[in-house]
Amino acid sequence: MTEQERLKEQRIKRRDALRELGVDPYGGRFADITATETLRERATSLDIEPGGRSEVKARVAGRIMLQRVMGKLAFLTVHDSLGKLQLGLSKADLGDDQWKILKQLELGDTIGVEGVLGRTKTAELTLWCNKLTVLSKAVIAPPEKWHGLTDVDLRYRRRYVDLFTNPDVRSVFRMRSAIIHAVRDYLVNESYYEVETPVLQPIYGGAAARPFTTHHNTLDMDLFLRISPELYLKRLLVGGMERVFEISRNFRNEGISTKHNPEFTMVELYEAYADYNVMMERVEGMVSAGFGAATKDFIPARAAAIEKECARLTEEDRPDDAKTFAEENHLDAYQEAAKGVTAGRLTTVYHGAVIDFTPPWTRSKYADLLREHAGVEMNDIDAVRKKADQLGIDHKGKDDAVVVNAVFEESVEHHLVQPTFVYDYPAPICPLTRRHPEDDAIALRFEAFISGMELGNAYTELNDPAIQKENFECKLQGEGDETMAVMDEDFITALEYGMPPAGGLGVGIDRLVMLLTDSPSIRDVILFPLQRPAKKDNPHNPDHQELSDVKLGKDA
RNA sequence: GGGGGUGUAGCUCAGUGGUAGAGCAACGGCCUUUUAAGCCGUGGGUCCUGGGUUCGAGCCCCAGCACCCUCACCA
Repeated sequence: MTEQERLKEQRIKRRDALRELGVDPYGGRFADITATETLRERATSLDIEPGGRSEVKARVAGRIMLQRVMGKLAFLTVHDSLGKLQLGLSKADLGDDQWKILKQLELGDTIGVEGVLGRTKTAELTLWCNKLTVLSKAVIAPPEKWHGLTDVDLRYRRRYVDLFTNPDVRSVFRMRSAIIHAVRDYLVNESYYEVETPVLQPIYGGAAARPFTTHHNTLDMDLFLRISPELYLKRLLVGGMERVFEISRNFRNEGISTKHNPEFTMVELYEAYADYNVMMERVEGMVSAGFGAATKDFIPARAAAIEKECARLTEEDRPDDAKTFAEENHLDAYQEAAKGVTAGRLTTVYHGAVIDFTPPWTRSKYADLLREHAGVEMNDIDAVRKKADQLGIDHKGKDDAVVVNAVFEESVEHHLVQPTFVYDYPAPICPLTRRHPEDDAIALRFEAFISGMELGNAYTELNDPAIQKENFECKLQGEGDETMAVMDEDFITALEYGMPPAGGLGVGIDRLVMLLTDSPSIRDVILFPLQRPAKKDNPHNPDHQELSDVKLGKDA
């Protein structure tokens, strides 16, 4: 028996011991509970003396995360959704029967208690309990109490453990929820309808990416998981739904990185009678809403938390550690951002840099940025190709516009740290975008960049069916085998019925959450990022097969 | 796919070619005001996997697997 199995055995014995005491180790409804955060607020007005108890009764439920037992008195620290609270349990208060139950409890168990609020000698807020209910017995021990779960692989594979041991992780996902709600509220307030369009699509389009393929058995039909909802949402514009948005899970069969997950969330919206300038305001509006819902409070709290830890280290006579901690956690940046927030600005920290989201964001022409950072004129293709050579970009046999954009990505994007709208892209790489009225080589498209990362992409939408058809038929060299230019006859038919002029926009929700929560990787803001299954859990893994065969052989 | 890194007890991590280590958790004991509780004692290992070098490998070499970082594709 391994150590792991032995530890589990011990816990199972305690679970069974609870049953022998007539206690259901998996509990049931536990009503009328108060959140520990609420109790903490209430206690501030109670003015309880150290060592004293109030008359205030409360019921609390949570997971035991710390435990200090001294003979006939125990202190347990339980965590609930937002906070934590110390519970005081004595044999005298509980009585012999309940004390026996307490003796079977350990770290990781979830309990409900009833008691009165008080403070210990050291003034720690404590719920002195007279009743104890077991709500869920943990038969696997939680991770080490000080460091929590830090193994990145395990954190993603067992996100549930990550969540209950690391409050900061819970906080990021609460912020994610708040940001999505704020984005939705903003759009609904602007008279947008929220819609849902197909995830399973017979023709994929709306972006340049390789799709996942699947099959419907009854119709005997191959289908693609959507890479974008764009072409369906535009059909709704034809249908007279003038302002629509979808919070869309998209699937792209591409590489995985700190900025890419094969399934990701995008908010995509279309507004009739608008153009890409209106879409810039929509980006500012959505980001401002998300900032207000999450980051506004996060920044000063984080600054204060870093300061507190530095003060603690300094007090422990470890000034060097305090200095290192401050640097690693970008204390200066957080303090500056917190000042900005106090002054009413939308300032945050990302990768150690202070980012200011306060609208209006900088608006820069694609061609101007190319001139500034690459030193070439966009329409001087010889100069652009020469620059590509300098940058080590392989551009042989590739279309001019593709090379221009490769040079742009290589030489410009990483300079765009503060929120910037880059507008007026080379037309050939924008098949779904309306052309500039005065220059056919330019498309009315912008991308929003922050911290060198593309956050969103928007167009004044192309609504001329003839040009759209041409664009579908024209294939650029150098864009890879799969491009967004996959012919969709029905979409052309829709445009032929007449689509109003419109602005359209997609904003990457995961990346927005990364920026608003200072998360370095997209996996930090996706609850269950895609991972290869652990070997022992994966029935398709050849090694697993071998193991099974060996086992069968033994048994036979 | 290329390059770099990591993989040792349930968790967090040390480990110098020669008997496998610490802290936390667990188990036994003491303990009614603890704050990562403390004190005394005990148990716990496929050192990622498979080869190789060596008298001897956690450590050196080769191959593989998983994860992280990075580059490429992509948003």
